[in-house]
Amino acid sequence: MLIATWNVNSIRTRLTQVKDWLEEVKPDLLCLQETKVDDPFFPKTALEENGYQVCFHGQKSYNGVALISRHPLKDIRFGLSGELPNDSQASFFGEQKRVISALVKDIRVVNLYVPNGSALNSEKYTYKIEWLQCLNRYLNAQAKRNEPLCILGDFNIALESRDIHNPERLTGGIMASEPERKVLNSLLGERLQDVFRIFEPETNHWSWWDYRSGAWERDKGWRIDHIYLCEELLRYAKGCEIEKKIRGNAQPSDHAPVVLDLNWPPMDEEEELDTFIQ
DNA sequence: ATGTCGAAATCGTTTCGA
Repeated sequence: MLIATWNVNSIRTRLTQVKDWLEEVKPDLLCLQETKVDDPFFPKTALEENGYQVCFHGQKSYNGVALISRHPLKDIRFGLSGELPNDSQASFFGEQKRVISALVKDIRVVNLYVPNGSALNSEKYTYKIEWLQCLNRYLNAQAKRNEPLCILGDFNIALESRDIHNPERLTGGIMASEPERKVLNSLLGERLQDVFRIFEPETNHWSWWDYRSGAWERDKGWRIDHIYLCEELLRYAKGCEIEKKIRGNAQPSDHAPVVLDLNWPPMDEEEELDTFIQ
């Protein structure tokens, strides 16, 4: 089972690229961020033509998330208040459309577009920190459901030096500052692990390259798009890769897709043995 | 080197966010 995340920076502008990529890779689930479109204008039919069902939670110009799935999407939830009902803080953060979640093959998938924060001295940075604290409460509430959990998306945070091309210069700045790293690490806790790092310990693996300053041509990127798995799911992970070549498309998004290969639903022992023998 | 994108309004150029 392939589960992917991709910040497309406008679904309408990237529609052909998304459809081509679905055709090429055939992921079971594609989680999109920055769709930048109000729900009535989401290109639903165009994606259904590829054999997918879709659900989305968007707004004009900014933000917006969507799930594109070959399997039934069950118990779809929108925003942080989807898990924290009648919660004024969650409702406040729900004004920006950044969270959509569903059960896919019994996995609770939570697709996130974490606020960028703009700059350390910006009100948007405060918003980012408080949004993450609210996400922490959301995940605490979610934990009570006892569903196998996968949270993924554009986190707008590089957690470690190996996740940025120039840690000496960039550490401490936006997307690499101590407070945002601390709050993300704290909400992940012991319950969620960055599956990419199970397979790839080295630096120089990026998921985002700024449009500016020739960042792509010079390979000056950041790894800010993440897939986190709960302990129960982690043992079924077969691989996790960044589709770097997609950033090289004509008129690309500034992000590349990240794809998790999960052996799910788990094979029984007999099947596993058969596969091993082959 | 805040150098480029995408979207919307202030509309055919400027602004905001990233």
